[in-house]
Amino acid sequence: MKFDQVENCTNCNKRCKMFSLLTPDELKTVNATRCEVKFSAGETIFKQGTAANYIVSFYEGMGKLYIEGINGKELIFRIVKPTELVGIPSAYTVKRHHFSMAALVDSQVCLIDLTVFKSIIRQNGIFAESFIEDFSKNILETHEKFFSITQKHMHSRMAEALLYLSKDIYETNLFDCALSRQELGDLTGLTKESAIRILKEFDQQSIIKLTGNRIEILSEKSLMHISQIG
Amino acid sequence: MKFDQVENCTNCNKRCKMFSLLTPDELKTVNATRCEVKFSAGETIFKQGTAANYIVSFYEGMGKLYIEGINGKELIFRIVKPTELVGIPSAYTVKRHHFSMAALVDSQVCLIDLTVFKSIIRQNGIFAESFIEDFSKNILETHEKFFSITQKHMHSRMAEALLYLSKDIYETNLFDCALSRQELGDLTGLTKESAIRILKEFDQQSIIKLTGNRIEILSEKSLMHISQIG
DNA sequence: CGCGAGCTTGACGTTGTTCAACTAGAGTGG
DNA sequence: CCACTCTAGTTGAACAACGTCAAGCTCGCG
Repeated sequence: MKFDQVENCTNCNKRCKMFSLLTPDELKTVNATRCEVKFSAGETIFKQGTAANYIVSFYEGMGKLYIEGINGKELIFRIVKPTELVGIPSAYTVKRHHFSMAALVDSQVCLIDLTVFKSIIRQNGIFAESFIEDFSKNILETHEKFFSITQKHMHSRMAEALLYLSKDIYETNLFDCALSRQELGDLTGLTKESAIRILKEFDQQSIIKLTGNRIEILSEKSLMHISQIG
Repeated sequence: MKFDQVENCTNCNKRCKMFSLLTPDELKTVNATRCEVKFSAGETIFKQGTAANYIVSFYEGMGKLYIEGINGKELIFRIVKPTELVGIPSAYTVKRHHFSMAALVDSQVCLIDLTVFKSIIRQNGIFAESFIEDFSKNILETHEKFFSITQKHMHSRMAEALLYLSKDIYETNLFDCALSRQELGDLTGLTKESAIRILKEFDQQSIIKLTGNRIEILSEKSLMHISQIG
């Protein structure tokens, strides 16, 4: 973690798109209280249960949002990539984070003071609307993920997760997966053993090609089929 | 379903609390386009996949929000009771409902035109803020429910559901449950058979008392314990 | 009286977890 | 440079949790 103010919000090209809806004055206010922070791979960005005093503007790297369960189990419900605002629902309720965030690779974020953010939501309706849109989109995605984990079988879930990583996150068929086998399990609601077994099966069936953490999707079609049949 | 305009938004005592943050003019706009509708127990209020042109202000009765799965399975992720605004995330994204809503008992709602609602969000910051707060609260509750279904075992989930019904929904230890056994299964991510078996076990252990659809919580403490151990 | 929907029960099978053992690679200190 | 440890990954066998299927039950209703 290190401090390193390189930009000014007014002309920042790493900010979330919706910040372009702010007035110069509002951007100045944001700029005055914001705080740039770097996180190394593995570091916790915020922790479930702690006070939520900031909105996280995630602008470089990759992160995971996860719920920490009773017996040490984690459930990853979202992979975050640039650019995205994180931490809202907690901020607007009890002010305690209901989930944790950690960096999957070296990442950079901008912490925006919650009071400032809220006052801007109140005064700038267009921004509020855009924010709600974004928020809604994330929620529906999260719903779908949860639904899949509760209703589908192992193979479907893993297929879905692989498609998610390939299409939404890495946007390519061949990627070095930043998630460990354990984390792939956390993402699909499986144990790491089950995750490993299914990946191996997919590899043997030439649906994917596994080389350590490098994953190549060979047959997107098969994955889509598997993910749909439940 | 029948139309029956009994109130005017300005002095309506059944409206969601946050509507008191609107100006008289805004309330007039809402009033001009709203539409009161009654639904009988079992009726669908809106259906997954259909266009979302309204925000639902639920002001009487009880409803369920559920996702319809591939093989006819349903997952109930929230019970709605007065008063609550429903249908937002879908409204703000693809304009298609991502889940369905149905009445569990005879219910009444007010349909608010989406365009009107959005324009009010844009112009009234305090309302937008209050709305986001409410929204956030619901999301966190939904997260917790999903988490529980993905990570906990049958008994824990059922215990949790019973506590949810008793404390959050009916707010009493003795209630006539509007949900069928099948729906209790849908709420806990179990088959109706499993739901029945566990309810019976709880009954035999004198943790609850079952009389048809009437449920009495005898030992809240036991339920809390069961729900926590996973 | 008979019909049908929801409820209940038991036997059985599958899915996915648990546990334990083993491997490979990366860092660490002597 | 070689043990040593530590973590992540891998594998197989045993087991539990939960779903499926099929049958019978109950109760309200025409």
